[in-house]
Amino acid sequence: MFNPIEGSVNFPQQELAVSQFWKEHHIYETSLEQRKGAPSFVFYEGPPTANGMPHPGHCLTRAIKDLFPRYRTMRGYRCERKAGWDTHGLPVEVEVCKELGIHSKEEIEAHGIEDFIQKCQQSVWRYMREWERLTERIGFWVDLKNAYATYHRSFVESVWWSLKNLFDRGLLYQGHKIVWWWAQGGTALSSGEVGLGYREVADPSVYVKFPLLDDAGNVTDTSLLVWTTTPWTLPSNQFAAVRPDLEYSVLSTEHEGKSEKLIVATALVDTIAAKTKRAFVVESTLHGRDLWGRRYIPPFHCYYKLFGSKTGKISDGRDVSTAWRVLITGFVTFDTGTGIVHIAPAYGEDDYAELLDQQRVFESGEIPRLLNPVAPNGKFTDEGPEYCRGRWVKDCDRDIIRDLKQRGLLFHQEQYVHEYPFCWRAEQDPLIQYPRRSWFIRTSQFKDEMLANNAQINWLPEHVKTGRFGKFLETNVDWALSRERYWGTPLPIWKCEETGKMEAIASYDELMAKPGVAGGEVWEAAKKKNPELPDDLQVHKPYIDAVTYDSPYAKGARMRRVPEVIDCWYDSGAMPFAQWGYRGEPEASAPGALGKSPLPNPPHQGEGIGSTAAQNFHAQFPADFISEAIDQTRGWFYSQLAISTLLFGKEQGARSTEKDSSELHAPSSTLHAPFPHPFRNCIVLGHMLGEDGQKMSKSKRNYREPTEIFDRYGADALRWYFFANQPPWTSIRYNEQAIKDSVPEFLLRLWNVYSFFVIYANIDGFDPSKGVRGQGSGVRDLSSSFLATAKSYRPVGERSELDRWILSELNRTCAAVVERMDAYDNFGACQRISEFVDALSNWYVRRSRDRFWAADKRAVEKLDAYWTLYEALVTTAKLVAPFVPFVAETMWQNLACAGLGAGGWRLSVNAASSPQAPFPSPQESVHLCDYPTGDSTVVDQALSERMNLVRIIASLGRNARNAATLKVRQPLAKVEVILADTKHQGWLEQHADVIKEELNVKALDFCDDPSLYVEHEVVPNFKLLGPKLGKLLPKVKQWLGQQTGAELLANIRDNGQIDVTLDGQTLGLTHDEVEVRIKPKPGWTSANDQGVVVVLSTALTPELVAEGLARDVVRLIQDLRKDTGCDYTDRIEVGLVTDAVDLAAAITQNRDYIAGETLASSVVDKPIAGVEPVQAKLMNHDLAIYVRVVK
RNA sequence: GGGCGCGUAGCUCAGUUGGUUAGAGCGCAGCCCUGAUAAGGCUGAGGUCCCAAGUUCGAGUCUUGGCGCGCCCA
Repeated sequence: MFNPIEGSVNFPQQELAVSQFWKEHHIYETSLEQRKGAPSFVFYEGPPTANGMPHPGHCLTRAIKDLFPRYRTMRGYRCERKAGWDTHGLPVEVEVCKELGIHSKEEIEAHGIEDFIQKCQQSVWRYMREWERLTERIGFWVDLKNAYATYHRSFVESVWWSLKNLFDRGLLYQGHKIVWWWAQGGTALSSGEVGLGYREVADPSVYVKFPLLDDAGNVTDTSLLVWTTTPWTLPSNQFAAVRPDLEYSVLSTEHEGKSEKLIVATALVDTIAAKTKRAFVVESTLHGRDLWGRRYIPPFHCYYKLFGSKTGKISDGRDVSTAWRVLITGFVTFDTGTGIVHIAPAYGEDDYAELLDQQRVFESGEIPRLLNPVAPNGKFTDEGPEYCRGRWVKDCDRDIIRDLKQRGLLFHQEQYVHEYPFCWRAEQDPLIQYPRRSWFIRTSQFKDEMLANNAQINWLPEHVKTGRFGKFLETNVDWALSRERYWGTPLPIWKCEETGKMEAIASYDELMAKPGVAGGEVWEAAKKKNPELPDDLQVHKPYIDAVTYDSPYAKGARMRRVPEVIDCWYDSGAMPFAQWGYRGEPEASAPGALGKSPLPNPPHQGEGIGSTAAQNFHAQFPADFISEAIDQTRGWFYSQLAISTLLFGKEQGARSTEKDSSELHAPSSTLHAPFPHPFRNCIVLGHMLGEDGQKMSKSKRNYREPTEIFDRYGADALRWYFFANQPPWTSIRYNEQAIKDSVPEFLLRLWNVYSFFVIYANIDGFDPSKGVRGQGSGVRDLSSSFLATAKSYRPVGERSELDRWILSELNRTCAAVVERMDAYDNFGACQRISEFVDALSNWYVRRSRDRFWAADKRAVEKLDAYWTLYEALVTTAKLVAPFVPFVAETMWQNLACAGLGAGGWRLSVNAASSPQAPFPSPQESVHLCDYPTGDSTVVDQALSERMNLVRIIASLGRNARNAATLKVRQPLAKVEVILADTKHQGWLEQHADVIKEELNVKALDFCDDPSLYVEHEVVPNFKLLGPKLGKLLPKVKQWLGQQTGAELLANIRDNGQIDVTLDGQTLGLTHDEVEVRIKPKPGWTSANDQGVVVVLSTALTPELVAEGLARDVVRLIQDLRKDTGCDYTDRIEVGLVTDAVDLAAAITQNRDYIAGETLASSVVDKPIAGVEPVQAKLMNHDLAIYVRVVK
């Protein structure tokens, strides 16, 4: 007996029960245990940050991350799924600042770094509960207990190990970088963070004159006209740049009575004239290169006084001034401005690159230096104009403009609306570009290696490989690693306070072993004060900063840590090894691994998979599968690839070229992995947008909280919507309706079939476990071979065509799904599953209902139907398990566990260990089963085609009925079918019953003379004839169109080919080279599709009408049975009373039929005593119906 | 400004190496079925496949150029 199914299914509620069951019975753990020794399928969890609430977009990532591991596990792999959390970085600091009501670095330091860091550590788990709940609720199986976190000591030390490796190989160096600087916060923002904060703003846009000097150094009457939207950068102007190949014009113009001359790009003269409403006269033209080396007076004199006369010797021996000179560059554009660019190297990346170039040009004498009159807090220093000092740069724009105007240097001023970045967390703070000293990793040296590794990765969609990701690698620049912040992995470099020489440290123990080490007591004291302090903080600021030791480079000097922490993207990219705390230890079995003696297992290892970090790492690298959204291209996808390539690729013999980096040490050990690319397959997900097509945003409320979705529709509905509606890389709009729809479209349809089975199997006492005596493989999975040991199980070959067909479809589907899923195509797989469930529901069950209703419980046909549907459902449960794990489990528990007599979930577990069990119990969970891969011996391709044809014919017949407004209850005399291709006609003739029944017709004829109803049309088979005939093809098509179809067909029949004569050429078209189409002649109630035409005979005889009436009566009685609450099996007495002669006759003629259909023991033509009749109307005749249940 | 992607029915999306009649679901309209029933099914209307040019016997599909949108980067 199966557990009866409640009237209306509540998926969300059911899912909670399933979730509970998995937890209580440790199904995930068992699924791993069961695959002990099996080949690994390696999955990496890209660490999310738990300091924000998860939204539907995260559901997609978590769903797809679950799908493939679940699938692979069922396919026989062992798939560890170690969870992880990204915990470092600015967002965490910003959250804490908000909490503390502070903003800037000064304020953080005033607050106290120690307390700040402790708060950061606490804050990273703020939303962990929500994340874990979401993870569990959506059915993402992942080991949360042994999750790695990037702030854990073992993780940090593993990162240190890798950085020391890079440092020792000269791959880590210090340089300058123009960064997007958040002055109020005192920090640089990563490009990703900058991208988050672009906003449209109106900035002042000024056209400023730079008066040119002549060779003797005297001021001329001609000025360069330059344009800028950041007036505050003008005091640090160092050069003006033009493009060499472009034409510039010398213009003369009148202004306030004075005439002046200006130089601008010729292409922009009209635009500027229109903008400024000034009349220009072109005096002369010249090329940009003619302006090379011309000196000018800068708009501000702060530095001019100091350096205005400084010169140096360049390579050709000339003396040129170090600043305020015209340069030639390529990056000048002509869409805005004047074609002459103001260069302030301190405040622009391109500008700074220009300065570096200039510095290289000088061979002796003075060289250009970087002019920067702005302090890191964004305020002018004493080097700036007097009225600007101590003021925020953007606030000075107005005064600077006024000053320029007063001095006659301002030519024009307006507002300019453009996109400008603001701090993404402090939205009122504009960012500025600003020079900072920074640590870099020499990734650009490894470009080719990274590209080679990239080539090994299977990207989905494919275009990422050479597109977004490949292009990004090709333009690789060195990774700016350091951050001048607090909450991050400290850069493990200690610097000699005397000599400036540096060395990298790979672990805390190594540090503490240094000679003369001191400062460890700061941590000890903190720990003593608060024993609850997590030990992980020992390797963080400020404690680690306190640790110093004797310098090996200068006697008496101390080594102190540099202040920076690192980019948290490095943490995430180091996760393949850092999640295990791996620090270069060799793994005995790993070939080619070098290194020091193994270190003890670091803390936070938990009960991971292996016994040592090295074993774990070697066993779990590289990943077979990862998946994240497209925004991770430059994030986690890149950081993993870059780090793996530098660390595990071939030695590059890279040498430092930076002057200030320390001496080279012997490189520490590295693993030369055969696959230095860290992942083999990567599904790049599209972004999920809000319902309005905008980015999902809390304030816009354009999406629903995940928990609400789960409560309303369930996790399976959401998962199915993700997997089955589009390929995963499509960016989709959050579409609640579509999530809702996935319930009736798929889940409910499957559920109804399952529910149908359970209802009737219980009525008939169908018990699949009865008589089953299986042993050996496949028993626990309830494989076909196991089921076949049951007494009542007939070999598939002996069953009806319908049974054979659905089992063929089932196995065909399994094979196709496996093929798709192995190619990481969940969308294709879902389509196949959908089609199968549709076939099962709308054809197999529909066509089998009679057998399930048959009175004889032991009829072989009936048992065949049960066995067939049972096997189909059990297999489908396994098939859909990775996709919709909850409903699959519910089905399995009832069909396999309860149904096999074990009496429920818990009991089935006990049965497994009980030696008395007649056969080993079924798998405790569907997720412990092997995935069905399809049995090709059960697949019958021809049957599949034929059944498809039957379905088409039935559909066309209904269409024809529809067109003639003849309802299906009205029987018709015959239906005629005309086939374009008669291949399957013989088979169809033998299976006329199905069609007759579907269409409620008395006879099915295949038309002898199709020309009565249809016309044949012969068209070329373009695919075959295209390459063969080329330009002749359209003529052949035309010619065929002009012939009579019947004649052409006769030709083929008689000669095996059609002879075509065109342009004096004769061609023979074979049967394959043409396609015969048919279309119905006008005036027929018919329908056609795919080479089939169905014609219905619409003539009605009195007998047919009577039968139709009888069916109506049955219909009414059935309704009454339901209304009176009859049980499915109740017998009734029926009385039918009518004055209408026709109706009475129809009832009399069909009395047996009516009785049979309605389970009536008697049908009489008089009232039944004591029963209230129900009055009905049929074809305008009154009918009184009396129904009484027979007790 | 550059790179990448997208643009197909009212909406959300498919569309396999180019093959001549472009599909699904929802929505809308009409109908059917009735012991899976607070389900199910059928049919219909609805398309300039963003625009233009090119390649080809043949283009939703390939190429180029526009237009629009998104993402990433300047």
